[in-house]
Amino acid sequence: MATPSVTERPMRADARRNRERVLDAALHCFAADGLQAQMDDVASRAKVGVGTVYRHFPTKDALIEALADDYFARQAEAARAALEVEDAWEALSGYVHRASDILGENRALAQVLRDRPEMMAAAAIRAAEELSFFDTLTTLIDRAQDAGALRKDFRLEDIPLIMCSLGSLQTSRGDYASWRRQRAIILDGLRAPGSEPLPDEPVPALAKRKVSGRRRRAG
Amino acid sequence: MATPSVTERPMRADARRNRERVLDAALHCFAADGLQAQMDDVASRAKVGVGTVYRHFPTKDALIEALADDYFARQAEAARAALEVEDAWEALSGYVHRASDILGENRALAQVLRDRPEMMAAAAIRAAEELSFFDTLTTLIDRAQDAGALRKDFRLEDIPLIMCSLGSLQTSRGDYASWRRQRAIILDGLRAPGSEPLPDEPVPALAKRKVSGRRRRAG
DNA sequence: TAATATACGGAACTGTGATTCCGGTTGTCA
DNA sequence: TGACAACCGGAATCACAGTTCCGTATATTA
Repeated sequence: MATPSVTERPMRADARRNRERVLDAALHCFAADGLQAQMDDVASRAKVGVGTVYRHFPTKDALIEALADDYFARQAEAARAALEVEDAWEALSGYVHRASDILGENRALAQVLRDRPEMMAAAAIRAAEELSFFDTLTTLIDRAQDAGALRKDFRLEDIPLIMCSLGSLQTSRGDYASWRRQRAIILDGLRAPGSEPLPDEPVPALAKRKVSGRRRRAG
Repeated sequence: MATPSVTERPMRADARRNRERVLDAALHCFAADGLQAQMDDVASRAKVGVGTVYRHFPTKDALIEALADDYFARQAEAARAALEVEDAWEALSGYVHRASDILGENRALAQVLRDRPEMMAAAAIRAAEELSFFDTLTTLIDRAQDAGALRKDFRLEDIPLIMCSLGSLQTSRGDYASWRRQRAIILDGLRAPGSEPLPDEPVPALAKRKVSGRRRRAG
């Protein structure tokens, strides 16, 4: 992860401030120009030299990765918040809404999701391990299915598919801007019992690492 | 368009052959490496010098554009074939199936759709003008809605959204490979009456040019 | 306030990949 | 078959970013 461990001496105040500036600038630049926005642009938007950018993030990829980690922290938070919602369908669909809104708020992330899916996947796994992100989602899904509000053949691995497809629509500022329509269609598709079962393709397990066994069921 | 008008003298035989080779090679290379595949790679795969590639396609974009045009020719054909199907829902959903299969067959096109949506949009418009592609789709949609098999708030502009979102899933060879599940979900979502109406966002008209008025209704 | 470890800026360097150029080939037509 | 326009190959060119480097500036701490 990007943040230094507690054993290290804290960053100098200006360094900490600049780090934030850079992250912010990156969000803006990538949102505006896609991932091909240049490091020089990020630097100048942050009112900082390129050297400073590279001090904090040794490569462009590292910078992008940092954004991805921030993003999944917010995702995990949204998922956890959804657990509080009483109605099981409202909880799950509410999460999907919130999650895609988060994505839509900074187009930069949608760009990352589109252009660097592997990187996002890696970040998602980190979030799963550190914030039990997947566990939370699984709970939401189980609850909705138990309540009969979500088709039975839906599974955890479908979530990234949904996010990916919505994200790809969000990246273009023009014609495909009405990704919300697509979201509504998909949500209705989830609710449907399914005209026929979803194709059961061999999906690589979402978390290739330790799939922590504990799975807290909500009452 | 890429093909010379009939008034010009026909291409020399070797030139015509090489043109095909290059197009083929491009399909392979872009499918394998994405649009960042290099012109040199395309050339050597086509067993041809780079110069030859550039003779036929003055820029890399022009090459990609040619692929896009071929693609929409196939799309238009699929749409027309769907008109033959008796059942209105089968016709439309069959088209969506076929259309996304075509996209899936050459990942290269999915890459273009993902990385150059504007280019695809332009190609689609050309197909609309020359092959009345949109008219055909409109017919399919109208029929399905008249038959009560397709939600009323669906509209022509949603088709590219669907193709885009499926295409973006098809581009990654790994985790998101199960785009067919997503397709099934979406189709069920189309069939549904809709838990609530689709958000009616201001969508830029699909064909900014002359929206040819004729709209042949099928019996 | 002096000493020093950190951090900063931005010119210069580099690798990559698109595009150009031109001497040599080869279909095509009389 | 000969002449020539059209075509071919691929080394060389050019431009664009990512990354490095190092002299200078500044928090921090004693």
